[in-house]
Amino acid sequence: MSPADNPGQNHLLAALPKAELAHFSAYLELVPMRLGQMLYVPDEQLEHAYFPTTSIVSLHYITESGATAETAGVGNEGIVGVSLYMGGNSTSSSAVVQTAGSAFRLERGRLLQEFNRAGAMQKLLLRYTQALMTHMAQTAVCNRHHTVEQQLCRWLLLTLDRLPTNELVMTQELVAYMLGVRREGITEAAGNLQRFGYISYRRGHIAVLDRHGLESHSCECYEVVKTEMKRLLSDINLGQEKVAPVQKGNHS
Amino acid sequence: MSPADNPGQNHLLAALPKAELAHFSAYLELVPMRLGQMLYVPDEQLEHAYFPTTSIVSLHYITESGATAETAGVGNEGIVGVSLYMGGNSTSSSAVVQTAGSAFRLERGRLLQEFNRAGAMQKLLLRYTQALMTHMAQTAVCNRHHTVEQQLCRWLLLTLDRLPTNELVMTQELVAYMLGVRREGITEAAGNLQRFGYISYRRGHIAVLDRHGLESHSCECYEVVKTEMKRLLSDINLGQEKVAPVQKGNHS
DNA sequence: CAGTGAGTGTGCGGTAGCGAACATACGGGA
DNA sequence: TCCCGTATGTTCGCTACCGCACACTCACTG
Repeated sequence: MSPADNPGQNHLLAALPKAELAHFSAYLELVPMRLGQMLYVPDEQLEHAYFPTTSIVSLHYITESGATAETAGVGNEGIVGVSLYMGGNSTSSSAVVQTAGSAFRLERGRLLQEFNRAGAMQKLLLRYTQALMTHMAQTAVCNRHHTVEQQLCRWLLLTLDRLPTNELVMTQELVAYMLGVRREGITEAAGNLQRFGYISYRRGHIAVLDRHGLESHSCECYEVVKTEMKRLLSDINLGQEKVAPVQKGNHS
Repeated sequence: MSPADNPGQNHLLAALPKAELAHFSAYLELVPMRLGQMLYVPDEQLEHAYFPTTSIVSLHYITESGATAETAGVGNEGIVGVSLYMGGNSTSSSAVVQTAGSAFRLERGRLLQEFNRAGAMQKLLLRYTQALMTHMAQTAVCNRHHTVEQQLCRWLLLTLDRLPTNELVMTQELVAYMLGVRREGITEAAGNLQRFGYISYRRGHIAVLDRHGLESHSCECYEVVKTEMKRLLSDINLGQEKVAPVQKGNHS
């Protein structure tokens, strides 16, 4: 948790007009996100939504036989807990911290209150949800048609976009868990990518050296998800001035 | 298009309080849905939302190389055109009529007007969207981990739930297109299911004989999607009396 | 009621990914 | 600095699915 943590680090919060953010910024609680922490489990009532700043959260489903598959990831571009305002209050999937860091937490009631004002916050959250659906749909397609190597490229790129550095703290075992494939499959794919000079890794650390290389090696899915996220959240007209993207201290 | 077509055949419309439905029922336009008809194509502005009654619509993505994969299906339980009220107005996927029949069509503007009243319609549409996300997420998982035979069972069951009869008018080629697998794969799987006595088929027609058989042969994904859809849309408290589920003629 | 085209059955080699077992070596902690 | 746990590398047989090719046959059309 860096001392510079502030709501502006989360793109959704940053996109809000200052006046709207002020409605609830006092209730935003900065919390540490520990690697492996379960934010919610299937069918359990959610009590908080999370706006990641430096952390990344993986949404995934665990089958009866114990197999896993990530359906989407959430970083500083989004919010964890969509079902709070969509009305379900729970989902059939789990949310687990994939990259340690921080997030701002907001109580269910406060979130709903702000959502129901039908202002910029609502507009923004619905747009984000639409982007998340695109992500999920593309994951389905990718799982059907693309190789593990292509999927690894996609996943690395999506993760990288949410981090300030070019290095992921992540074992191959964990990556395999996310993608829902064997660890050996990741070892092989990562070995190839390293041979190409796109990445370099040592125990538990993966550094991206050649972004363009990864992009050219990835399937189209990365580009589709990224483009759609940008389209939905950048062209948005929320009315007024926004909170500065970087700012010292937080509003509480 | 049967003479008995009425808004109550669509579960979303049926769940609305009469007073709310009256706001826009005059603008609901009953339209025929022809097999193969494209309701929308990627990145194109949508002008209408569709509430299927007897038709089924498949949401799918077509890759650069021409491969396809269904991400979710929509029948009389839902609405086609979620991105209208979510704010994007378009998606990266296509929507195509998988089973011919009818649907009620509503203009973009009218839908938004009703959505923005922040009444039962909004609540209902958001809940449905949440259910649709579950469907997409489960499709992603299913594509990763389950066999073609299991997926065929899931798909048959989900389709059957939206039809009044136990017979699908559908070639194996088309099913393969939906699931994003080879036609031969469907031939083999369908042959097995027929041998088990679960289904019987002749050119372009598939009849389900033993629902429980299919369920036991399917992966868990069917049950997850169905249960979540039920949870999200049945427990919902919309306030007032609802439109009768079956009713003669429509409100226009 | 014959002809034909679309829908279905089947077989082939090839490959990606699985599951299991085991070898190797890095690198943080004592 | 050594040690050991954990991360990574490698192999093997196996299976599901792919892509292609081609045979068969049902059910509409004329």
